[in-house]
Amino acid sequence: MERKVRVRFAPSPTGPLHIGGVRTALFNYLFARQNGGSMILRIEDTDSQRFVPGAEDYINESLRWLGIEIDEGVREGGDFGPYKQSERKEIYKKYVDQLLAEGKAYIAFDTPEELNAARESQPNFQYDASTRGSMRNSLVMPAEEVKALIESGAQYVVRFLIEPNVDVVVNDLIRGRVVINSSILDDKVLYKSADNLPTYHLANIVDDHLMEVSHVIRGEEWLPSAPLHVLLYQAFGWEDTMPQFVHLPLLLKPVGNGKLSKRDGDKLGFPVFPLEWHDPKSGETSSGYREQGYLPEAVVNFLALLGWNPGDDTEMMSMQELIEKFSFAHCSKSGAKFDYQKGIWFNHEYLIKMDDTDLALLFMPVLEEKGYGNVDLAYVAKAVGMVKGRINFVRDLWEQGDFFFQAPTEYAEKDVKKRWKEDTTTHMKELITVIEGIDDMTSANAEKIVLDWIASKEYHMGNVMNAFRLCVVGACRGPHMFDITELMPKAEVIARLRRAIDTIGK
RNA sequence: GGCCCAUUCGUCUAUCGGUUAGGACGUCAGAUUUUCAUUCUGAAAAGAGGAGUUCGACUCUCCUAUGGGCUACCA
Repeated sequence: MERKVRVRFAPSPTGPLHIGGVRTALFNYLFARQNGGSMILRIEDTDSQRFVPGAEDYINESLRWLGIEIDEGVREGGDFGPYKQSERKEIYKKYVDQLLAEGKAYIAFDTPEELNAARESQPNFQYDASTRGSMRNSLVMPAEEVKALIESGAQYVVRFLIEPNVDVVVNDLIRGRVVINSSILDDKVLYKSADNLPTYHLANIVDDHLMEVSHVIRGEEWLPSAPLHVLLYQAFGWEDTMPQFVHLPLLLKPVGNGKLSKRDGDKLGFPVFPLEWHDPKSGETSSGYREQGYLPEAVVNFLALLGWNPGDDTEMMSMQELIEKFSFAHCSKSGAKFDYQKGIWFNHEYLIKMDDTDLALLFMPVLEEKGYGNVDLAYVAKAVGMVKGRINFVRDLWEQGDFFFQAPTEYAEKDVKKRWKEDTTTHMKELITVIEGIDDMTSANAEKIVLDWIASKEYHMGNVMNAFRLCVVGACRGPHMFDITELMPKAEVIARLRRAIDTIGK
């Protein structure tokens, strides 16, 4: 009974990968890695109407950015290809024909208009055992007529024949045993006439079987069609190797009702897509986690905890730790409101943990943009190290530490009013002399000398120090004063004092 | 409307019959500080309602309510 673990993430290229889809991919990946199994990426492009160019590349790039590695797929190759459904047409055709030949499926000629009419005239119309007898299909029409219609080029679909009143059991690894009566299922279209391609349901079962998928891990929206899928496995005689089903709870809107959508991100100011996306049709741009300055590790950690927990209070986990701890037993059953505030917090935590030089490297593009792209990396690293505790995103580094790179051009009015007293100009002039006399600008040393000077003159320390800060930073903010002056060239500190005296103390 | 799934602090969640119902985010209050932050400490904050089962129910069963999903020739 021990099967090799093989899971698949099977998005359809109809647009950018939604963050909920990312979560599904992540859980698949964690489970695969934990069990030494394979992670398959299958492109489900059987909806030719909704196909969006660029979406497939987007999916690949998103997963790559997040560190979700694919073992088999369109790009990666593998022994079970092709991994794109539009390239598997003949395969599906063969299996549909098999079902047809065995009388487990039938041909239906009803047009969309006829179906709509039926739905309107009958409130709860469903194409099933109770209605199929009065529709236009191969079950009720003489064989010659069916043949003639097909030969004349009439459009038709293939429908799955579902026996009524059979209890279908779906064993879900998260939800347990779910029993659904087959009577509520309709005779699903297996093969579409519009684009001559199978529907999701058929392609999905055939591919999962042929690709030897052991666990189908997908969103809860698939739970209602799971019994149909079970019935399909039975129709093909594949019950013995039918995959285990796992339906993950959905990601819901942070506020209000319903599942998370693109609009929520726009409204509340957080991305719902991993990467920035430019819609080729509308020309619209949607923000992405990557471009907003999130670290992939933070996004992964945050997402993992939406609908799953390690069973204890641990929150900060690397991909490796997630792989080790993951289990369906600790997946929750109910939908999770998307707590983007916590996502921000995770980013904050990961930024703090990050090595200063690595962080500086991430900050360099911002510096370049501001015109300070040629600043020494070691200097940037030290500056970044001093302010990283107070940021949520890499870009915040600029507003927290801009003074490390450029002298203040103006001084915060409120702080000037509060801290620049009558004799401050005199104090600052004296301070210049004191600093000029310091040979070793190391934080502790400079602090001792300056503080001794303030004490000996019996000046008000708060006023002197804040004025000093005002001169160097431009406002009463920032890290420890003498850490700043240790990093900056002494001449620069003095220049800033002079300029401030000229500007404020005139 | 029909069917399915779910229901612990505002949010994410722990608890798998016996706990002062724990943690985290967010919020608020203190502390530290030469500034702004960070940080630290603390506080407020929950078992949807009703019946059962049981010595005992957040935990098991049923009903109701609420939330979510599905109900296409979309996935």
